[in-house]
Amino acid sequence: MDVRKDNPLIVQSDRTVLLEVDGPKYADARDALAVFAELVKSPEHIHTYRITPLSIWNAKAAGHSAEEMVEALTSLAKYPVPGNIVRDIRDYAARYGRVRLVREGDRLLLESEDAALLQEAWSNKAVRRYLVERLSLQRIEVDPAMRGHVKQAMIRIGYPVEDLAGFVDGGPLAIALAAERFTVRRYQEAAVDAFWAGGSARGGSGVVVLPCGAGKTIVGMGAMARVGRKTLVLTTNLTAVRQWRDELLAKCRIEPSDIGEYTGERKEIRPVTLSTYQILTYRRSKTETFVHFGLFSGNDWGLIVYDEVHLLPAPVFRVTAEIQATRRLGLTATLVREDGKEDEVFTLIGPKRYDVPWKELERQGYIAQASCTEVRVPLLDEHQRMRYATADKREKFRLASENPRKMDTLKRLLARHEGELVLVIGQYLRQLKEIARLVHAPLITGKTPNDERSDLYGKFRRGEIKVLVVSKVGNFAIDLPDASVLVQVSGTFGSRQEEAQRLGRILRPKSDGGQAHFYSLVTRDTADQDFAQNRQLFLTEQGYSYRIVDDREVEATGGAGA
DNA sequence: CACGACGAAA
DNA sequence: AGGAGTTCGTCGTG
Repeated sequence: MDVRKDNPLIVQSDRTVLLEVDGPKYADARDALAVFAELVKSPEHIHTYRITPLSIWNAKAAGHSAEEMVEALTSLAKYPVPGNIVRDIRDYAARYGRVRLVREGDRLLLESEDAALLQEAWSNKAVRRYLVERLSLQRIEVDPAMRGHVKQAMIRIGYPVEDLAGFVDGGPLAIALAAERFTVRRYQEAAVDAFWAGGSARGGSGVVVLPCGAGKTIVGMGAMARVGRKTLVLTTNLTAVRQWRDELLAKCRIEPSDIGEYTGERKEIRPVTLSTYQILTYRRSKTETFVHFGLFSGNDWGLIVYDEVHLLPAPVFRVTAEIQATRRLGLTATLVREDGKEDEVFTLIGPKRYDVPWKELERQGYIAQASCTEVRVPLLDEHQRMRYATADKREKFRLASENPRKMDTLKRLLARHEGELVLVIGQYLRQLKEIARLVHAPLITGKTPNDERSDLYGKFRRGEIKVLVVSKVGNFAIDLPDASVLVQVSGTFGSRQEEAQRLGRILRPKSDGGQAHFYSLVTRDTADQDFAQNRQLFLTEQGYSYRIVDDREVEATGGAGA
């Protein structure tokens, strides 16, 4: 057997790929895999990836060929790549584009050169509901109102439809990027190009993936300027609505009166309307319909921007299925959803059109270098261990998360980074209150009134406060100031997004070019440790490696330990 | 009418 | 699996 010992990959016939971490070709292999595989496990020495149909389709849609993927595997594999893997990659990659949705006059057609495949669609009950007439071996007429539904049904039987049916124009919008006021970065420009590429039929729907702080808003505004049509921007919260407004006014030439806000407070509809997912999913009671869905369909939008598309709630998917003739741009830092609805994003918003790895932006100096350290802390004492042993699963997680011994480690970390701006972030209020009391730092939770929050943010920004303790508000508060050190004392289940979001807090380039430090405090040999592993997956995929240290190694002064 | 407090929802 | 946070609309108060 042909064996190339110094290669880092082992490709297995069950579509998993093992990657050896301790070798010179690790980084190359990791970056190559990031294109079309998903990291599922990342212990110290060998990482496990999985090749999925969706990961291949997203790669294909973003412009990577099957041969490129196969070549990456064969050139980096230790042993010969199993034949079925090569076949699977070619087969799956070829599937995307084999069935297309096209428009002919006012009719919508599903077409393919593969008559057998169309036959399969025709005879499948779930797909057939949306089909009108079998026109020929290669063409089936589709109910135009069911454009989204037919795509959802098709991807469920394993065939992603390439949607070339085009878009409605939408009402006019006068907007241009004010290039004299700021510089559009190259990757931002490239992201807009990728969204728009392929002409009026293909260009105009899809997802752009960029790290936190990489300026996704600018990509959105670039797309709005390119399309030049009435735009609905959907965001996760009111602060984001305000931020979009501020950014639009600062970086675009646009009439301020052309920007409207459709929220709980105001119900304006203007050529650019900023709104939240919340208001769209609002209904008075469980049985009632969604009161504000009219915002979607009742206006001639030429573009809908989905900010943080990985958080898009299920009802918004449903209504999005109804407006497939409207151009759609999804913006996100990560395509992973903890609910596994990635294929809905692919189908209803669009495939991934563009992404930049975090490490690439680091190399270009747009984000700071960061060291990630997982500090393993033992349970306090015999009494604690007994309680842990007898607790049920969810109590176990809480006990481990709130391990009082973390306090001690935290104090040493704070001493170590004295003078730097430190955020302490966690999930349990009881734990955070205790921390705030012991280290004499202010605490911000959901209950903290807005003016008090901005007051504390201001003091922190000016350096009058060095340490700020924040609850989950820190996950989404986009106005939370940057810091150079973040200590995570507890986190949600195994949320990869949350970990990424939190690291993003310290990635703004430092004025002295210095490093950022991310610490995650984890109770050894407990549920806490297992969840921590899952949380780290996304960032490991992006090229971050976690140093694992024992809490006794953390010293209060610089040097050894971290 | 502006506001704050409150409960429901996802 | 559950805790915490957010948003919305309503209702009461000044």
